Amino acid sequence: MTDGKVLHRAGVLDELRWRGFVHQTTSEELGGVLDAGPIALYIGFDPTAASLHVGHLVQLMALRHFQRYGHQVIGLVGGGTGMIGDPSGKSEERNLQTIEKIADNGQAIQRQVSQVLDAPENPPIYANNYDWLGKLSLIEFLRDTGKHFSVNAMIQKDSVRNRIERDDVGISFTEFSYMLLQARDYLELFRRHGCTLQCGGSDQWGNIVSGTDLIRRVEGGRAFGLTFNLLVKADGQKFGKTEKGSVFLAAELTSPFAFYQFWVNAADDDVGRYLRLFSFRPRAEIEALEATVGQPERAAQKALAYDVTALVHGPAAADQAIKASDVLFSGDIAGLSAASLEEIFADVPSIAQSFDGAGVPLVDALVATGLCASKGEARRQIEQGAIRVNGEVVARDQVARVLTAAELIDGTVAVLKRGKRNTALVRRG
RNA sequence: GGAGGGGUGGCCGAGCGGUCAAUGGCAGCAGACUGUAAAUCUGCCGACGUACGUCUACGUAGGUUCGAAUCCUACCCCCUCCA
Repeated sequence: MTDGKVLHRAGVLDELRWRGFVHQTTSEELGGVLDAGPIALYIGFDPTAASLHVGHLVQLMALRHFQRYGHQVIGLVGGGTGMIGDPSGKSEERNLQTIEKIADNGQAIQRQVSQVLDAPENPPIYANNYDWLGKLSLIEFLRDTGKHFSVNAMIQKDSVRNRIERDDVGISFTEFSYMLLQARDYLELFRRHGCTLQCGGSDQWGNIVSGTDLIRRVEGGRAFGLTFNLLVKADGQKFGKTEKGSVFLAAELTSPFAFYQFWVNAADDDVGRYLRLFSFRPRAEIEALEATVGQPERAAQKALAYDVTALVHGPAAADQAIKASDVLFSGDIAGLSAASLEEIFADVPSIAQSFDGAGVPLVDALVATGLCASKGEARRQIEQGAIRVNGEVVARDQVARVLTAAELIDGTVAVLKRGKRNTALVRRG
């Protein structure tokens, strides 16, 4: 986003369409309404985990596009709804989390949302539905909100029906009620901020429509819904997972380096779609990058990784990740000072190790850094020629090799690698 | 409540007294090839010891036996059919 005032302009929905966001809308007229003038819109994030993950980025990116086009975006943290549990897209009932946990998660998620959405030229509004849901009385809720919903209609919704039709799982009254709370949120934001559009993942359709219905019944208002496509990788696997688990936006859970690597490793078949969804580059530029897919430089993957890392962790962290990746995959460690190694590998796991006497057996160091799960595995990896110390492959018969103080770069640090992609530092300490 | 079937390593799934740390498949890890990709090929894939080995493991607890994942007993859990 450029600085200065953002003027409202037409064409957000078209842009979202070609970028591949749009799944369905509640009305054909939405595009016209968006073009006619700025509106307020919202997306909610329930704090059921300690961090958002890359899947949520689709929602955040969409909000940023609305901002760019001059609309007022509202980021809602679901402090109240998070305590209930959304059955949408879930095949079974979930355990409730403690109130403290949800409050903590809410704070973390709020930070992440603002990291992406805070734009001085068109600042977002933030809200937490605990503020109104938390003090809602049951009687009031049943009279004012519940009365407008038909159970007959509710049990037709996919999220509920999927659970009712299976006799092995079922659904609690608590989760069954979830859609009413989300509808109540939409009504609340409609009243407070004139919010007339709610967006969400395609599994949110039922909840969103419940909200537009409620607004119409209670206030006679016209409100819209827009859902986004669920992201699936070209090979059919879930997006956003690696062997090591979900890719989170929180730097403590997924380091900026690992985050960058996740995007660099995007498959050729996916990278074009990802660029459209996760970068703000204009169409022509994205199409030019897509034309390079298949070439060894992987310019598209690198552009994607840089853009997303810079958005989530800031440009400095993104530059750092590039530097670390270059050093790591070129294997060119020789010649670097300990200080620059420390800086480049700031994100890489490291251990402090005392080097009195003869040094440490390499096998122990591999286990201590987490590079290998056990000494047995460490030995096997050495036997397979998978281990490098300071860029040099450890010979297969050197299972008993000892890491000595003399090998430390500048006398302070050594770089250990397992295979091409796993690195750790051992520092003297 | 009655009848039957089953619980094996991350998952699926063989084994049904010794040759079983347990066939095979998937997943995973590494190597080669490449582009930090895909496909393919090769090796590894319980822990500890460089190896011979030791320990821990086949739902849980006992028992029979020189010896059990395999046989017996009790218990727990799951599934199918009948009420």
